[in-house]
Parts: sequence; C-alpha cells; structure tokens
Amino acid sequence: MNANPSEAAVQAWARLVRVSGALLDAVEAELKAAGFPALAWYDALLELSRAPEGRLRPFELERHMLLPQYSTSRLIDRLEKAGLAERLGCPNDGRGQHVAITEAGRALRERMWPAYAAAIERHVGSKIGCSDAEKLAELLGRLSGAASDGTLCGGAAVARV
Amino acid sequence: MNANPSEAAVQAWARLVRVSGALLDAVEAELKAAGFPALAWYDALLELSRAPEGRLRPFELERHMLLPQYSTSRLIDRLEKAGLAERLGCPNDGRGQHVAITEAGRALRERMWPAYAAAIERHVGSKIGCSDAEKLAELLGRLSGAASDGTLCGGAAVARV
DNA sequence: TGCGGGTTCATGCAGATGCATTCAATTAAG
DNA sequence: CTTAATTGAATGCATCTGCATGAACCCGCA
Repeated sequence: MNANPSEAAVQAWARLVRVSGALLDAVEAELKAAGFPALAWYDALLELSRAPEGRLRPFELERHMLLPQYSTSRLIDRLEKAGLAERLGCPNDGRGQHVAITEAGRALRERMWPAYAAAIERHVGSKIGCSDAEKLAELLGRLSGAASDGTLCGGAAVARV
Repeated sequence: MNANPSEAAVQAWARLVRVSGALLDAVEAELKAAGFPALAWYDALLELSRAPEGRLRPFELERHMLLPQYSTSRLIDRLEKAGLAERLGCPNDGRGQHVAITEAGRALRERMWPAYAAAIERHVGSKIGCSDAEKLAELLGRLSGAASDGTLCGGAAVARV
C-alpha cells in the first residue's frame, strides 16, 4: 500500500497539472477578453439553471461544484450582488436558504455559452479527434472518485458540428 | 474556424477541469497534512535544483512554471524568507538577478518527494494501469501547446515499483 | 421541556492573487 | 550620443482564498 508510483503515473500526473492549468488559464482569459465573468460563475449559473425551479440549497451547489463552503457562500454573494441570483428563505429549514437564478442570470449564461464553446473548441476540440476525446474523458473518469458530471451547456445551445 | 466543439470534446474538457481540480486539492491537502508547503514550492525548488548550479533567472523560472511574472516574484520572496532560496545579483545584466536554491531548499524538496510520490500513487497510480497512464499522458500532451515537462523528481529518489 | 451533538451558512482576519503601474537597465534607431 | 522601445523585476491596491470561528437552527433523547 506504500508503493511508489510508476514513472508513467508520475508523467501522467505532471501533464495533468500542467496542461489543465494552462488550458484553464487560456479559456478563462478568452472569456474575460469577451467581457464575461469567470468560469466559476458560469458553472454556478449552469447548476442553478438546471436545478428544478432554478434553485438549489447552497450546500447542494457546494457539492455540485466541489467548492469549499465559504467559497460557495461568497460566490453566491457576488452572484447576488450582480443580480444573477437571489437568496430566498427556506420554509422547511430555518437555518437554510434557497439560491435561485434570476432571468438575468439565465440570460447571461446563455450569452456566455458561445464564447465558452469557442474556447473549448479552440483549445481542446481542434487539437484532438472525437474518439480520442472520448478516450481522454474515460481515462480521466477513472481517476475521479465518482464525480458525475453532465454536459456543460444547458439546453439546445449545443449545435453539433 | 468557428465550429462548435463536439460533445466528446466538451465532455473531455468538463472532466479535465473537474478531475484535475479534485486531484490537485487532494494532493495538496496530503502535503499540507504532512506538514509540507504547497505544490508550487515543490515545483519551484525542483526547477531550481535541476538547473545548472542550482540557479535560474526569475524570468526563466516564470516560464518553466507557467506563472505570471508578479506571481513568480512573490513566490521567490516567500522562498527566500523561508531560507529555501536566495537572490543573487546578476553580473551581466544589471536589472536582473539569479535565484539560487539553498541547501535547506534542496533538503526540503528531497524530504517532500516521498509524501508527494505517495499522494500521486494514491490518487493516480493506484487507479489507472501503467499503459493507461501512458495513454493519458500522451493525450494530454496533444492538448498542450508544446510545454515540455520532465519528471517530477530530481534524482535517485524515484524507486521503481 | 431542556440538553447535546450535528448541519447550514456567514464572517473576521491573514495570506495569496490579479492587475496596472513603476523603476531600472538593455537594446535598437536615428 | 540621444532618444525611443523593450525587457526584467517589484509593488500598491483591490479582490479573492483559506482557515478558524460563530450564530442560528435541526434532531434525538431523557
């Protein structure tokens, strides 16, 4: 149980760290350059927009996004301040609340998707074939505890190539 | 040139972001739990220790680590404050300097490697076979602009399984 | 009813990051 | 030589993060 990693594992890890960081930076930069907020906002808006009635409890959002609790709390602060989401009281649970996406929030997410999709295409799609992308996703999935992840886009916006 | 990404590309991207984030968090947490500094420090110490005479120009370190300039400058600040590296003047170029790893820096990096390796094994090696790890590294490499990355460990510390 | 333990969420504070700017030295141009 | 453009590095300021803590509430139990 205390075995050392194989060279292949170390190499895979090194690339994972490096490449994911570089791509994340690049994609975030494209979003920012297009005048949009950061990826975390997109993810949060997407989670909310997909949830029934467009609302989630903060702790649910937290688990979907794999974020620390305080980080979620503050993300909600900012979304609320920007008018993209709102906090609503929670009738069943006095300490809790619901976070609901606003119309402005839905609209922003939809406007962001084309830019986001273009960035994904530029930095991933164009560099790797379709079947290789599937293989990559499968290998990555094997590394993940069990994190299920859906699509990145809400509705009909995914135009196939 | 404005094509939309395939679903496979989107899925690969989504997993890449999610899994790399989760693994990075997990590995960093293990290092921290073992009383060690963050991964960025390890990387910097490794880069320095591999460089000829154990020194690099800050802008070189910056490029190796894919970090913004100010971030490198401050990382060096902290390494220096911790006695792990030192800034030396640069004779040929008056505005520049050299950053040299200290003995304490080398020693720390060597002490960190076993903990780091164990974390890599736990979160990567144990979940994926050797040939799959190679495949993963290859696919990731195809996504990277051209970022060459060596091994994660300096010297003889890589004991094969 | 009242107490103890667990959940949900917010926040004060220190440290880290991003951004723009500044300074100084080198190189290039006229 | 003088001036301008470029490169290497640091820093002030606002924002963001991590960590610890605290407040409000839920539940189970005697």
